[in-house]
Amino acid sequence: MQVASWNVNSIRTRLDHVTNWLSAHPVDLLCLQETKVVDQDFPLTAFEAVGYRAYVYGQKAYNGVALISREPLEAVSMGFRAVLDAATVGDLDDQKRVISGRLNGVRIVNLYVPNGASVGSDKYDYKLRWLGVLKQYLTQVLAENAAVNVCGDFNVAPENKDIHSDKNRDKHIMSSPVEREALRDVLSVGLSDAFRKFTDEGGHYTWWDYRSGSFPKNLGWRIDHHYLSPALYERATRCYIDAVPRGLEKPSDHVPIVVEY
DNA sequence: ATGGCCTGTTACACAGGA
Repeated sequence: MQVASWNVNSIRTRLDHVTNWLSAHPVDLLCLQETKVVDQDFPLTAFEAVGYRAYVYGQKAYNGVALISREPLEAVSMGFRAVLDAATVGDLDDQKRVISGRLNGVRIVNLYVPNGASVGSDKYDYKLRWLGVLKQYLTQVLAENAAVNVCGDFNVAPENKDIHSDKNRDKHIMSSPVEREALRDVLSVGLSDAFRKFTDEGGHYTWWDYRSGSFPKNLGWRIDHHYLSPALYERATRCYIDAVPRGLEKPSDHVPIVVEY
């Protein structure tokens, strides 16, 4: 089984890129982030035309996640509230960033972690608070499912080798020590990085800034991830980044990352 | 480089991204 994750930065703007990619890479499930569209306007029929159905959880203009599957998913759920009580979730489901479903016995959780703007900002505090609730959510998910694949745009580069040379990394959003520690704390519930099972060296990225011609210079960041529960991590046979779509006309600034198990 | 560029908004500059 193959599962892909891709922050598309507007599904309507990127529709041809995504459907063409699915035709060339017929994965079982594609997890989308930053769809930026309300559910009633999601382009369902374009995915049906290439053999997929869509489960969507969107909002106007910002955020939004979706599961694009060839076969029907079981037990699809939206938001933290599907697992946690209302007092714990608070206002965090106002932004549509969490969707989950089960396929072939694997519980897949698709996330769009808040960006955080800049270190020390209100949005940074929101990101840390969101990651704290995510840990509680995943603790529950792992207690109820043996095979779990948590994927998406985490907006954190875990290690220095996941970033091109950047002398301000300790003060930079996505690489500051506090948010890296917050991510490690989330993963301590029992999740491992599928990409690092197969590839040790740096220089492999999933996001390149639109500005300054960063893609041709490979000045990127590895911020999109597949994290696996122990049983699934043992089973995993491959994890790769497909950087090709970043070189197309009007690309997303992120590219797909695929895991196979 | 509080720079560079992209997307959506009842837009005509702004918020948000990362």
